[in-house]
Amino acid sequence: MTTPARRRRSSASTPPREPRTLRQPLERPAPLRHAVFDVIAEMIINGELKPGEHLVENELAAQLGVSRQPVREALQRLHAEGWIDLRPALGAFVHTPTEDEADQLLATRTLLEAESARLAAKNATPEQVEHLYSLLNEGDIAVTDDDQKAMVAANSALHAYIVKLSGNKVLAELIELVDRRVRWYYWPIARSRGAEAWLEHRELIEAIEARNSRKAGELMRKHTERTRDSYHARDRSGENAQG
Amino acid sequence: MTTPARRRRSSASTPPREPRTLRQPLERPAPLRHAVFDVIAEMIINGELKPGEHLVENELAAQLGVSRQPVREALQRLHAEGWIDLRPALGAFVHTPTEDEADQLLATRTLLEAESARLAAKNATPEQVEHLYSLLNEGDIAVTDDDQKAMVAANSALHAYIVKLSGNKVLAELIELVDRRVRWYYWPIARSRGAEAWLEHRELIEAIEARNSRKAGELMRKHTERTRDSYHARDRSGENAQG
DNA sequence: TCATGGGATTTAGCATACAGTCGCCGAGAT
DNA sequence: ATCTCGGCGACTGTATGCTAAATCCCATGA
Repeated sequence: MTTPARRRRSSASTPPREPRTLRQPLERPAPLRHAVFDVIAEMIINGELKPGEHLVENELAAQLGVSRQPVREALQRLHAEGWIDLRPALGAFVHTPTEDEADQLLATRTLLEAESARLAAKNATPEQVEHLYSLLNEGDIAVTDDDQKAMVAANSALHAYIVKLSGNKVLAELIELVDRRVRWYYWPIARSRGAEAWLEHRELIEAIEARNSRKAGELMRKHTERTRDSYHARDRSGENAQG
Repeated sequence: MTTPARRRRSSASTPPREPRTLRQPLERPAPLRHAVFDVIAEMIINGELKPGEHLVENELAAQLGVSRQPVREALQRLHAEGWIDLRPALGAFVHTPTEDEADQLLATRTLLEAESARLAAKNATPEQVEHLYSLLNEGDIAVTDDDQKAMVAANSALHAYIVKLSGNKVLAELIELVDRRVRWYYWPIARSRGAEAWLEHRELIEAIEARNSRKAGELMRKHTERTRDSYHARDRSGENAQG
């Protein structure tokens, strides 16, 4: 295998000239597969593509104005992240979440989020706590305005920031994976849970501010656990509400 | 999008005939990309491909006797699972794990494995416990034979089975993801840890047998935590042992 | 009326071809 | 001698063509 791997031309002898203004690693042309991935994932989340539906490569490619190649690569990633099932020789089908799976997903999320909160409480600096409160404010505003979309966004932002504070990137990746799918299942009941959830958030942030990792983890656990409960409650009540 | 999705031909009127012996969804011809994925992952794990090395699609394709297409699809999945980094317009590079990342990976693994043990203790039937002991035996044999390969295999098998007993498939997927990479980093120190690890396993299984979920989780936590310690110990001692 | 078999259609899987981009390297200028 | 610029080679990103398999539909027979 070729290994160019950044062969420095003059070994350790060129400190004088700094690259002009190149702090960012320079934006690379985003491959089509990324855009395709995002579009399809979005279509799945918002219900445009329904569980069990067959994704035909040709149609997607035509619809998006690209060739099949980037579509296929996007499908690979969608499969790896659990959005679709890839049946050999048959193609891609939107994953159909079972009752058990949804529950397991929520249980796993609880575990991961609680850990992230615990770690966040250990590491958070005052400035970071400050930012947490500002995020909390944004959510409060969304709640008083009854702005669904903003509420979901604020929720994501707050959780994402707490995860970031945990300082564990591996954990962060897993949570992103799990949360995105949770949001998919959870979507229909976002409304009912939105308001009360924010009160719980405040308490959680206070625990983080107080560096009380044990309490923070526990609060987060209860917080996500309640989400799980409301999912199940919804489940039983609206079992056959939709055809 | 076409939605065949199993259009029943005679609506709700054919209960008598059961599909004969079709419990398994029928073995489909495994796509090349799977084989390619396995091969490359294996090459990374066993060190044939070194961190930072540039994976050239053409070379891989030629080497494996396939075209670039299945290789690219395999690379997508390798990227999604954290084995390689994909830099736009530059290609695929074997991921270089940092010190922090390894630690975070091990910490996350501890969290996940402990949970799986806790759940396993809640669910395990006597027959399943029986199987755990048989797995433990296989490992004991490998230890007394000082058979490295068998030890690693037995270790994987035991942990995998405990995960399975947890009944949480989402958790199982995440653990598979994390464990595989842990094994990659952990590979060099498998020997030093092998023997003592099995004693810990016995105690763990006894806890599961006793349905003591709290103790099982705690034992697993300590078990994986010790692995983490030995990783760090090795780290400090052999920092510059290899060029 | 139902089961069975064959053929046409659809579609995934794989291979190949083309084009754009990046990085290297040498020639010429300063 | 050092720096700059333009050409060249290599490799990725994307598109297209081909093949084989699976499904569906319809005709045929019990």
